Amino acid sequence: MTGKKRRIKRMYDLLEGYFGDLGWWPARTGFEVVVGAVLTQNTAWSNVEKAIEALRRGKLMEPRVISRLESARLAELIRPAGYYRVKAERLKEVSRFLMEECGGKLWKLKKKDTDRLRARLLSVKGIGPETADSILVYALDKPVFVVDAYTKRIFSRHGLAGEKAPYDEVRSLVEENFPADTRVLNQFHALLVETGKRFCKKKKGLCGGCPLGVLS
DNA sequence: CACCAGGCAAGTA
DNA sequence: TACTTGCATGGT
Repeated sequence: MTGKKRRIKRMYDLLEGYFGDLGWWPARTGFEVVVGAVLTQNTAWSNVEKAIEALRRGKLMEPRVISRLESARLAELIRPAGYYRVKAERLKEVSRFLMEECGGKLWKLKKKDTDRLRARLLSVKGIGPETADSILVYALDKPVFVVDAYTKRIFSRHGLAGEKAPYDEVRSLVEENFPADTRVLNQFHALLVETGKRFCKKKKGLCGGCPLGVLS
């Protein structure tokens, strides 16, 4: 069972050797991480960028502003990100949450307890486990591991988890077999997503050129 | 043309 | 608890 520990570390080392330090989550502020995390739900990042750019141009990238913005107007601005009516409400929900929780100052949340913060985030409509964990690690520097579709695909493909393993199972697998270090967990998720985008597009089997090759 | 993308909530059995 | 469906744009 602890063979997995070494295999996970080997996976990390191979990916880091290939990609180097990704210094991930392209965002200018903590709040932009939150917005991006919601907008990228089941959506290509290239589409999210257009929506984020529209909000920047309108000088709207602040919790207080978004929380009060008219839904129809917000929806039009984020249209390229898809599911735009649903996501407009989600952005308002999380912005209201942030105003209430810390007056819109995300840095104030950094010293709060991770597990309780996670539970509070999950109680916001539109914030599920992946979105919550993305916010925790990329906006608040918390040592959590983000599981996404690529992570599940790659882990399952390499026999580290079941094909339909639930979110929290994969999450604990890594968190219990990897250092609780924000920087490294941040990097690991980034590496897996970049690997997925580049080498794991196919529905089945291992993919040519992948730095992971066939892990033993 | 079909399929996919850095999910989530709500409904049903 | 474990499926199923709606949500929508833009790229390959």
